[in-house]
Amino acid sequence: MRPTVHDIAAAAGVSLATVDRVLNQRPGVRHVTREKVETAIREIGYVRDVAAANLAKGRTYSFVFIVPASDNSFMHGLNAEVMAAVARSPVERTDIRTLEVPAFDPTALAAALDTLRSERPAGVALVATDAPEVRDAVDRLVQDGIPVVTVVSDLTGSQRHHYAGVDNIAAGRTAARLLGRFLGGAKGDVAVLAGSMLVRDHRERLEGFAAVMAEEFPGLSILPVIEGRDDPDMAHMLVADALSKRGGIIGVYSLGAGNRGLIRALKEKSVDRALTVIAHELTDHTRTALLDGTIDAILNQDAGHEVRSAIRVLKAKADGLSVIDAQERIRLDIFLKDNLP
Amino acid sequence: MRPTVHDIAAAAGVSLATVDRVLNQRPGVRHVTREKVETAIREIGYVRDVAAANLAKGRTYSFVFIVPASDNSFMHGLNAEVMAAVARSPVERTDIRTLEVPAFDPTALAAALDTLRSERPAGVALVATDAPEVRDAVDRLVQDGIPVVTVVSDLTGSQRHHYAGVDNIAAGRTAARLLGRFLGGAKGDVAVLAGSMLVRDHRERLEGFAAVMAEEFPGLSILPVIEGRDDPDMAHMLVADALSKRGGIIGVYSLGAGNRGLIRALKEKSVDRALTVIAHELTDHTRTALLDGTIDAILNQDAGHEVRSAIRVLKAKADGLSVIDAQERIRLDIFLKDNLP
DNA sequence: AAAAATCTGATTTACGTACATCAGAAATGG
DNA sequence: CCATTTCTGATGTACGTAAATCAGATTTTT
Repeated sequence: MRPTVHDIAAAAGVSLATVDRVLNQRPGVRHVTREKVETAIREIGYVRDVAAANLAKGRTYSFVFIVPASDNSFMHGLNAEVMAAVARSPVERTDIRTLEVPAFDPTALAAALDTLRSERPAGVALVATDAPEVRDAVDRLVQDGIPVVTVVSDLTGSQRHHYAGVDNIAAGRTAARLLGRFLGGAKGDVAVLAGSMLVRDHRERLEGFAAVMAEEFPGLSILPVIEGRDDPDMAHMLVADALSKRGGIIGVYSLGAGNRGLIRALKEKSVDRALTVIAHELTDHTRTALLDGTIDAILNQDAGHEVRSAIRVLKAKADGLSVIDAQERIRLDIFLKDNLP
Repeated sequence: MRPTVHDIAAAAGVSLATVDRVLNQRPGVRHVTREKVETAIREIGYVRDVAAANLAKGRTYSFVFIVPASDNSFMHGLNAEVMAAVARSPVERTDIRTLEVPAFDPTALAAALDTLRSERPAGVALVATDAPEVRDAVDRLVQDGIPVVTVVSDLTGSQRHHYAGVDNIAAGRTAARLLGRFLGGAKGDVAVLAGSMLVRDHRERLEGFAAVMAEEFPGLSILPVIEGRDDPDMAHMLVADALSKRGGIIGVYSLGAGNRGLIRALKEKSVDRALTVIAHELTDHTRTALLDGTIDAILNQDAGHEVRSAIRVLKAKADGLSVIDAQERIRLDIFLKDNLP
């Protein structure tokens, strides 16, 4: 049987009340007594029964999810996953609230974070826009003792407790190798479509992509990045323009969202050229395009996993528990026609 | 606040004891009363607090993991993950025991399963050898009301509650497409190394591989399958033999374990030919080979995820709860040089 | 209609922890 | 050395559910 608080009390030769004071760092215990209890805890290997503790506390974790108000499939999917978590929340003793802020707007995000300080939620998850003011706002929350995790896109140099998202440099590198190898030894231009260089995930993907391209596929040259702000219409216009102006494009890497527009542009041009295309994020649109051959591979991060991981980590931090690192590593999914879920 | 048993009692106009009888399907409740209570439960949306219930029951789930005694890195890794779960088990109210049985031996596996019937564990997880006697033994356990999940390799036509492993047909298809595209339009032979056609996962990978090869890469022809029984030495001998005898081999697909031997054979031949190689299972050996260029891509299933998923599912089944399907889907990882964890 | 069987209600204890209260002990101050 | 402060023990209640007991109410059987 697992040891309980009673066992600690017996082992340390003190009363239950004293054990409780030590365990919950309440005042009123002499230093020597405290040490005696702590030794006993270590020796018999006591681990607090979190379920019983939460039951006794009547605790519910109140978490806040901050998501960007972006009109693309990926963010809709992320929102849906957060909502699914909200639906499950009563069972899991959590009370999750979402907060929408304008996309790519550091000031609005920082303001939202500061508002939360007074609320003192049990944890905050956010899709970060990588800017100093956001970082500072996050650090203030952390200073207040509120667990913070970033989701999808990380925050440079901040004190956030955890990042629930993929390694975007690796994602960019992987995209480059796939594109390079799929193209065999062909020479030509590669177009890159991004959302915005303001978010760290897009910057990192480009960085990784460019590195491998330069190292290993010197026959391919990257054209200046197209920033479509994750907006389908904007992406469509810019990509169509690039394709008609530059005849040497043989490959496309779409590292952000707004792929609906990209796909439309590709289909319009498909009569006159064959392109190898790697895109990010599996949505209804990209899935169809993968199946019909418009896209050759999709790199994906599972938003559901990210949301659930973020919640697990927030819970663990709120309880002062450790997390299983391997379990919380968000993996980069590579989808070809054949292994779609 | 979440409704409790007291709320049901009040809503249905019965006593707590009656609610308890209904909830835990104990006898002693008239049909009409039972329905009244069930209606109340539905109407106020009561969900049993599993944590409190387990606390009250003092329940610990005793699970058994049956793993094959195979001397290859993948099975060692699987074993290590099970051991890690065992180490965590007291915290999670589980009591996990492992049972080793000879690999590829349906009779031994069936016998082990039958032994468990008398023990009545709260759940059983096994790496299945796909044979009728194993299926029947599993079905007997299921008939006894014991939750059973297969891990890594599934069991055809059985009543097992869940399969915690990848879609192996999709894995084979993915391997074929990667190999075909990496080879550009080249023509030649492809060698396939398997463990044994007795396990369903290997059969399915081959099936998927062959299908895509035939459909999409007619220039590549598959040589007769080499069965290395997941044994490094045997694999080394057979592959070395094939490479020296057949001069037309330009690609290799290793769909089982025992890659240590494969890699050795490949390195011995690497002076005279360039091969494109796709292998399964990320281990120290395959990782090194991927990084040094001996292997071009690794398809992997995360043994840790499979073990944790199996435990979550067993727990849920034991509690009569539903599982989050998307969370329990085991994904096929594709690793290139650039996205190794 | 009486006896037996079946159902239902009321009440209590337990699980492991949190938290509060109150009394008594030990340490510290003057 | 007494008064005060600080520590410690004993005890009880609560969280939501499980499970047991016993008494009383219905229904069914004879």
